[in-house]
Amino acid sequence: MPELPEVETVRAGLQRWVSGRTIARVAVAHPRAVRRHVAGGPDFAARLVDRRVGPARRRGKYLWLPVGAGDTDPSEAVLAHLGMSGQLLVQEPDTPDQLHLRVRFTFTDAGRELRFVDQRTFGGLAVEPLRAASGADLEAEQHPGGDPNGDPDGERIPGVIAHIARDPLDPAFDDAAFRRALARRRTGVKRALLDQTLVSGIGNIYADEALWRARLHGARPTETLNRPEAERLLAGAREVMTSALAEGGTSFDALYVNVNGQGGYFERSLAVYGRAGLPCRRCGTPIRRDAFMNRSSFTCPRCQPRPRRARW
DNA sequence: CACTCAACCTGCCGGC
DNA sequence: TGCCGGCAGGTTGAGT
Repeated sequence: MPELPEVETVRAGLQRWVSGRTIARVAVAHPRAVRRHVAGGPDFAARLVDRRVGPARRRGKYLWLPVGAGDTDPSEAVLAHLGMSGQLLVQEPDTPDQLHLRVRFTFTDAGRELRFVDQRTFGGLAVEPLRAASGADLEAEQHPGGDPNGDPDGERIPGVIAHIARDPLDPAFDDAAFRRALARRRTGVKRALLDQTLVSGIGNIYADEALWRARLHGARPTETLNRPEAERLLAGAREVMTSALAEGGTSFDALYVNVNGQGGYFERSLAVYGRAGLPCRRCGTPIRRDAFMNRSSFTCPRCQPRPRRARW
């Protein structure tokens, strides 16, 4: 469900309400929510007791909370992915349990709990070791102030998400490398935008919105994009995600919420997504919906002409 | 190696 | 009212 703006909104909430606190107890209510934690639910819960939570971090749509013991530097983290319907909520202990409450964290200060609630259980949590920065990350560290999440200790990310690319709002994102990757690919532009190993944080909503802003059709073969077109695409993605972030993300229903249970307001700013039949905000032509990879794609047929050699 | 697509879940909505 | 198909913001891993 959530894409970069929604996940980043949640990350900021975790930073504010959870970082710096010490975990007292963890209760796993549904094993599927921790299926990625290979050692199982009891181990997941046991190894978090008495651990202090560090700064909330994010890579693409993944979130993690480093957890340390005593004064030692955190060597592992609670890694979270919200999937399609996951929520991380900070709530008073006397709040009634949600129907789809999967994991509950209580803290030594006896204050608000952290709850992982997930209707469809595509999301999940795991305790994962933090790995030292990769080559690409080391390159980024040579530029002071280039760390997107403000961690002064440099990049350490969970090894299991090392394949996830940086997102377009990350100062260390390499535009030229992204353009070269597009040129090498033999797929459609929208597929490439959704490929989290090429560029992260973009999902079905913001892919369509970025393409509309760039006046490009998602079925364009990636290698046919010229440099201005590729730059427009990145600019479009950055603009739409920055705007959405400022509005607290997109909420079609009560499924996407921040840690305080509130939805964002970006839905009303969407140009194409979910607007089939409604007029294009630029030219008035009715927006068109097409089936794409068992989901939907929304385009303006006039602003985004379908290529002769379509790839999707 | 590059690429595609079914599968993993629950709930809601519209049509019959 | 109820049943059924279609659809929903994502990722992985098996298969081509």
